[in-house]
Amino acid sequence: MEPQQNFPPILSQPGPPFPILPEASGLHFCSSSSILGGDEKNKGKGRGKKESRPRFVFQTRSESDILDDGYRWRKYGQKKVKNCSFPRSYYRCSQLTCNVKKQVQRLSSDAAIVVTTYEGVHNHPCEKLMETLSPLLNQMQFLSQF
DNA sequence: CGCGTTTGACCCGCGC
DNA sequence: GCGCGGGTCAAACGCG
Repeated sequence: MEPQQNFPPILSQPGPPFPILPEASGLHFCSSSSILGGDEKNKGKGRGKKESRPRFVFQTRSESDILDDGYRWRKYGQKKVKNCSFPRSYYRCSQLTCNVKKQVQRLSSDAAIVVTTYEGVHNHPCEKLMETLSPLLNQMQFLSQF
């Protein structure tokens, strides 16, 4: 049972910056319109986002569920899905201004594969990313002088 | 002392 | 109308 086996070449949405995966070998990008047929159409009452958010899935081969992509994530839930023998974790961006959600789940067939589903866009700079890239940018600028 | 994780309960939509 | 499944909240605890 493969929910999404169609891998588009690349995402062309100006949404969120793609997370930097330190040591992810093979990762695949999925379109944002496949899973979860009913988007946020009309929740009715309660907290619900009416704005459509881009959704994209990363499939990484990692031993750990926690992939540090430069942002700080706060776990807000963990549920066991019927189809999977592994629980699914729900994360949210720590930034209050940032309504990005992320859910991590492991494939039941391959425990080595971690599926990370991002939802929403970051509307705040990523400090850690800048921190990581700063020396690199510096070097690039320095080299570009020649 | 602040924040992130944990865990159970609650809620809501959908299928039967 | 009820049951199931999935998603989110919220209180407490633990750690840095």
